Amino acid sequence: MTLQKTFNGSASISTFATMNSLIEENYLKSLFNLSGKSGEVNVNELSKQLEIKMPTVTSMMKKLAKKKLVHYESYKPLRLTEKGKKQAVDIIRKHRLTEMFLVQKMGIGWEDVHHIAEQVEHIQSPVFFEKMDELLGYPKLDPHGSPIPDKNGKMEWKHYNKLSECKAGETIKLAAAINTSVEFLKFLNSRELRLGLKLKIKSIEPFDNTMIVTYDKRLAETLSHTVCERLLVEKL
Amino acid sequence: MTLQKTFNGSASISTFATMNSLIEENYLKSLFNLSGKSGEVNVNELSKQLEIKMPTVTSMMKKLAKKKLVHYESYKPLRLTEKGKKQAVDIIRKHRLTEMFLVQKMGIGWEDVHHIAEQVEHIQSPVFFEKMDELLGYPKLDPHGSPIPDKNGKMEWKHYNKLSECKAGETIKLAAAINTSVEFLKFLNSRELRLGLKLKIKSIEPFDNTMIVTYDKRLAETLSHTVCERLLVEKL
DNA sequence: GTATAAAGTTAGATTAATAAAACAAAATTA
DNA sequence: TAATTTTGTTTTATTAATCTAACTTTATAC
Repeated sequence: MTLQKTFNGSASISTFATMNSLIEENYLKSLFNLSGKSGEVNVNELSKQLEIKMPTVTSMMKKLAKKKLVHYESYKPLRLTEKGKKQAVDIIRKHRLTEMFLVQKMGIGWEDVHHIAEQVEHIQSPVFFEKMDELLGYPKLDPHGSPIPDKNGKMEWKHYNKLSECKAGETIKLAAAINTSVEFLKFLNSRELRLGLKLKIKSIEPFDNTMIVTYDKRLAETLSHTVCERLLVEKL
Repeated sequence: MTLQKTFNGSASISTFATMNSLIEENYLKSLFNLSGKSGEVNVNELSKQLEIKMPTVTSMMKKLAKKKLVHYESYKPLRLTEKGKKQAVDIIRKHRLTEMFLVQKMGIGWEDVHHIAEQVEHIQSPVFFEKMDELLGYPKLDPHGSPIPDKNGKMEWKHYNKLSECKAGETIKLAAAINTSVEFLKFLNSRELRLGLKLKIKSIEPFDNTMIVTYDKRLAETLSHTVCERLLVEKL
């Protein structure tokens, strides 16, 4: 138990030994998001992701290494420790739960929730997020189809295919959107493309890989390769 | 329009010229809360409220003065400018709306919401708070009986009496709790004392001003002077 | 109306997060 | 494999928010 200040300056007792700064949390989150199968992340990648210069990243990695949150050795790739991974996953859990809550319980558009969740994810209050989880009925996926880790940090990534890798004639179901920028999500809205939607691939332009698809009452919608690269689907 | 970083480091366009730091926001909020009728606040008071030493406060006041958020003159009391007051009221609006949302829509106890609202109040997203307001049906009061400013910053303070100033024999309705610490609210919970509750003052101990009151099925509940000082009531 | 106390300011130091410049190691390419 | 580019680190500097110590102004008390 440590004594710490709340934001309004009144003293309060906290059971959290680790009051991570918002800044540290963002480093952890990016590290997690950049770790592929190997779990390795380069300083350069992280620097670009966070838009923070490499020397700053290096020094922060040393700091996080002291806290046993990352494995750091000069000139070697970065890796989160188990402790670091746990904290990162918790932030991602809070982010995705929030997105789901904003869409499902507050009626905010899926294109607007990321920006809000980026802020809410740093709130320190287990009760708050447990209540969200409960009210949502313990959802497994967020509004963009990404898995929500459970309280123990477990999350199931189903194996999806990129729409761009499907063939003409196939019928598929939209499962998730990758790299969910406001513009992309607004584009999907404008074509009434939503998760769970079934669509059929009528043809593929060999020249530029543009797809012609049908769904609902839309008989020939054109989707660029860029769009198809960003959509994950389930084959039916 | 200014270009700024979001918390995850991705660039985004913001329409807010003024991205106040959380720290500045806390100074503004405390300044507002400490301004009585005169609107004047001493550096010393502010320093104590925020648990920040006076020299730090002085230098922050100079900074806020440059931003036209406070009127500052050496050795004179501090006053918020209209601009500063507006920003402070907006933070208070966000705080109280959040408390109401947490209680009404998320089922979190009124003793737990302050701590969460202290964090949520700093979130930058008009949409988020407008949705809260709408879902709550544009409430005028928060769960502790404090008025919620509307979008234009207007708030109505009804005139309430302190319970401690009432006389034996009077029947009153609990209207608001002042200085809402977790301990105090838990105490109220333990006695089933809640806002809106009608109670009758049976007698007052002249020695220590303790009150004996009745309400619901409780026929003789004792309330210390300290408690009665912290409860605002409406006379019936 | 001095003397003392309280409140407020100034000056100097510290810490965290950042960047620029210079340097070192590793990877790529010719 | 030597030259070049890319990546990563070290050193030095800056900014924001904080503090302590020393000093000044205003308020209070005798």
